[in-house]
Amino acid sequence: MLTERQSRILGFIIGEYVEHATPVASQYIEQNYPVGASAATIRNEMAELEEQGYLNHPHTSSGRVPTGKGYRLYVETLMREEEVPWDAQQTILHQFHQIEQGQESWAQLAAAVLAQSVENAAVVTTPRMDVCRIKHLELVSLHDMTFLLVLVLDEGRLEQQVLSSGGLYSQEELSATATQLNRRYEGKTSKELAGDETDLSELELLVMEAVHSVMRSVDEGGAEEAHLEGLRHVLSQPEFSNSEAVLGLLELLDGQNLSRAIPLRALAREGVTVIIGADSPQLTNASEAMRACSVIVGSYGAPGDASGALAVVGPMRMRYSRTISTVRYLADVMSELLSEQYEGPTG
Amino acid sequence: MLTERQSRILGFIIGEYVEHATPVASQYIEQNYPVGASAATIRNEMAELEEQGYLNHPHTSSGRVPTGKGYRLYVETLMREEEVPWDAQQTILHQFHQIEQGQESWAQLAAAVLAQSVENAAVVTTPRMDVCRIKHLELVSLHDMTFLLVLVLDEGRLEQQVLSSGGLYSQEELSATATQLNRRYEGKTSKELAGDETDLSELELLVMEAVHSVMRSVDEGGAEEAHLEGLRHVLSQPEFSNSEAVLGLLELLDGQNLSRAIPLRALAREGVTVIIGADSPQLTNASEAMRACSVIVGSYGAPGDASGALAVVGPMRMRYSRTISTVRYLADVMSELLSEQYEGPTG
DNA sequence: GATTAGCACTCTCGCATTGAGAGTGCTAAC
DNA sequence: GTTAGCACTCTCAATGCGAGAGTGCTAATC
Repeated sequence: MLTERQSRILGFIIGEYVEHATPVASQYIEQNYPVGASAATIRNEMAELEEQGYLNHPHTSSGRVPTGKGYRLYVETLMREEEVPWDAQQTILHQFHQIEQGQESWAQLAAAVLAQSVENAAVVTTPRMDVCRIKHLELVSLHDMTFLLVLVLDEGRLEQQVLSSGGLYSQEELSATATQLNRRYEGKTSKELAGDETDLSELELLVMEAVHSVMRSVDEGGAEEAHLEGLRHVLSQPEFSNSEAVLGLLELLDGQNLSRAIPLRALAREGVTVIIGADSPQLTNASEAMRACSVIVGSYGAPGDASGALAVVGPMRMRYSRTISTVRYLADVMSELLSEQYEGPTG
Repeated sequence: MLTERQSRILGFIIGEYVEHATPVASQYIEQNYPVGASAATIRNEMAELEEQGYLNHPHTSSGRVPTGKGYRLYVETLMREEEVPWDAQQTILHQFHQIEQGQESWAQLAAAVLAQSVENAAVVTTPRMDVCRIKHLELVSLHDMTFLLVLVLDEGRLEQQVLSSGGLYSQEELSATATQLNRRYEGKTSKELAGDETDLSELELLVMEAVHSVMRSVDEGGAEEAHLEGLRHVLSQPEFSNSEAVLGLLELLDGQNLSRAIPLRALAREGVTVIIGADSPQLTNASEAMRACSVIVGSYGAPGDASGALAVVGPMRMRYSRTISTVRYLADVMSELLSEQYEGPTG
């Protein structure tokens, strides 16, 4: 257990280290923080904190650096969560209301806003239902024997697929078919579809097979898109000053690997979760490159209803207070926007 | 002007340097390439090549390194374009036919394939008409006073926008409205729309205003999406071994800046264009970080019809022959796929 | 006159050394 | 329990050195 003074010193050291990224010396603390004790005493306390695993020594004669355990204690008990400053709130709201068309770029935008706001990398997934339902489908003739299937799912998500038919159909025929299928299948889930595909024309069968396969892949999360922004913030931190580390992280987060490296959906739960270092069992495959990083995960939307996840990825040495509150704030903003859009402004 | 032997030596040096990224010595050339002259003679020729600006000296006593001018000569006259190896072709085709649904992820996939194939970064833009036309529109009720406008444009591109209406409309009313609007506006361009918006109901007006604004922004290229993949290949090259260079390039290409840094549409023309170093006037704003890079730009689709651009970004020290032929090959594959999908398999 | 062998010269790179500075750990006094 | 004082450790930057690589030049050769 830590004494009051030890806790305060740990807090000071973390604050100092987060800001300057350089090991913190006893003398420096004495001169810049109101500890009420001499450097020697602070040194003793530091030794004790190190004994208990909250601090570390790069080498014999250098200042102290917080460990993962140190950060965790800080986040869980020492830190007090600060409000998101009013002007930061305004900036976020402003940027958000710039674009409010469909969610094509919504998640992307959210990621960019978040990244800029906390000056770290941010990931935002598109909102998704646990099990999606057909809201509407439409068939649009493209040319000769090909046409486009447009599928609107219940959270307003769009899916499309180009189909080649065996025969030639006019737009009128396609529209009529679409109307019929809509009447029959609206509101159905992928599972409910499975048992209800008798008595269909050749065209209808072709369409419904495609619908089925699209919905399955959406259900499986294959269609979940995670947008990453602001990697540069993380990579310009001093912990990535050697380019090996840069490549490690880049390899991990760039491109397709993202969702494998950070299983956002699995991590997102009510409230905000903080993962410090690669300590969490969920991040085992992340390993190496993530060892010096922390992830702050939040979720938006309503559970059961459409929901998505948002996260900040940054070095372990991170302004947790600010970051956590920003994630929480943004999650609220996004939840609200989502419910406004899809449940009516009055709802 | 260069003699035959000088040209060959330049070619050897470039080949060597491209592969090993280390300055090339006269003795090495003598022992590994059929020049038919001694190291001393090769040294003399190298001095001459340097005089003329094709080679460079990192310092007095080190081998030679090609300059931008050297690479340009190589690409324009010395190099012979190699065929894309059969198995590489197969790999590309295979990967491409894995997914062939709409182009949501198409450009992304193409970028990934290209990046992997040439082991460099790749950018692919979504196909786009010079001036887009309405193919079809659809209205889907979401909740109470909001509904979704789904707009299918002529190259099969989908756009969506959430609208809030003044009043309450049923799905039937919305569908009827959509049918009417389709009849009236199908095939129209943004401009043609402008003069033809009289005599509309409140709902219709709301919809057509949204349609108009979406189409304008698509026309302006604001909606053009450029997908970047494989940055890691470039960044792991030795020219980016110091992390400053990494950050420079990352800042430039990551996120929103991409299309500003490389104005793909402006660069793409018939055939394949090679930009070596930041020598091209079009890349002036790219500057610094791109100075050590080359860009190979191609275009796919048909001019006048839907078309897009694809590009490879890599260090100046690049396997030009292979890269150029791969870009050309992929452009052909994509053009074909595009025409198959949207002009009918028989066309 | 072009080519080549030979050699001095230059510059890099890796390695060990050195000295200053920072910060701790320990001991003894308060 | 706290603190002053001091020796000790380790880093970091600068310096010097030797080996090695590769050139540039000169003089001999074909």
